[in-house]
Amino acid sequence: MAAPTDLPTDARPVEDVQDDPHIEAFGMLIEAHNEVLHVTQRQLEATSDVPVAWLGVLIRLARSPGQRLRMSELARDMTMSTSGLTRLVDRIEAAGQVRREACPEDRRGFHAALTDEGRAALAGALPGHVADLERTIGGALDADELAELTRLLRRLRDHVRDSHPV
Amino acid sequence: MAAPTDLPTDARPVEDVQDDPHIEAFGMLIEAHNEVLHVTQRQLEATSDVPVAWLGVLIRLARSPGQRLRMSELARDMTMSTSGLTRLVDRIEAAGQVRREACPEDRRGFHAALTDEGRAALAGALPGHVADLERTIGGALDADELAELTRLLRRLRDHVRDSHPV
DNA sequence: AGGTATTCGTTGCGCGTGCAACAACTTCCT
DNA sequence: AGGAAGTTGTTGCACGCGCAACGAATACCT
Repeated sequence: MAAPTDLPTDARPVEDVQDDPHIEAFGMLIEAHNEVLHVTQRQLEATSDVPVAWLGVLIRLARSPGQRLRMSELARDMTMSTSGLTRLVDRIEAAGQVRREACPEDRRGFHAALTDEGRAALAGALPGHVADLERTIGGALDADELAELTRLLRRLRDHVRDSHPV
Repeated sequence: MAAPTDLPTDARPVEDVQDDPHIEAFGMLIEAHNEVLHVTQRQLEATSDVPVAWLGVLIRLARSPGQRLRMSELARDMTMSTSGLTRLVDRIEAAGQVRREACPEDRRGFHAALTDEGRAALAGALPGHVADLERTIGGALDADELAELTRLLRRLRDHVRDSHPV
């Protein structure tokens, strides 16, 4: 009686695979991601009017040399399609927090550049966001576990990235 | 010269927070999730016609007693809204892989129940999916790391869940 | 040089999702 | 019993994203 059901035994073979460690890890990755993202989203829109996705863009720009990034590079960093990023930057630009600037050495390309308004928005939203994450993530994991989690996720991400080049 | 930029120093304070370990972990969670999900999606639709989300539903139903689950419970397990789940089940039901059944002891409720066709679809898609995940995830992490990742993610998920009850 | 292939960013389109509002039903309270 | 409050699942609506196709510019190749 491996499984307590009252169903025909030819429905059983699937069950052998269901608790495969990879399936389990995959599920946890999705569930943890959704859970964390949803509450973070909510918390953030309670204390600020900057959506999480915008914050992702602003943070990446802020930490880049010249506080600007090529559109395509930003898309890769954000793990999203270039078309998705185009609209995202459209919205942030409409809010004045980012500016598109022609790329000097490649006339096809554009830089997304942080504006003063963007820096202000970031400075206004970031502390609250960090505090939220400290409660949400830091409340579940101690410093060592957090570091280990980050290491494993980065490893996973990198492996997928270079075994499936764009 | 903590940061190699040529910008006014009043843009600096943000940088102090940007490499906060929680921000970093949050970023990795999102990036690893997107990366893994996207390639898995692609691989799956190459060898099967079952979308990943469907597989999530089928797997959860298959491992549940009676191979059926209340809609609301399924929504919670899937980390999605009940309205999102309604449409998702609509689609899977239209494909004949799931059947809605009235709930005997609560006339508001419904069970989503796996059909034979659903079991067949699952049996057809699961082996390939597991093989994909073995290459994608197993290629990046050994068995111990995988177990540790799963443990940390589950912990994170659970903490978020019960510190933010529905 | 000149043509082909590739890359960059944008657009039309469709799809899947969450939110708010709703009707049907249950639970609780007095 | 009977009414208020909560729960369950569905719908209208809008939003954000990916895919495919496109024009523009660059890289390659002979």
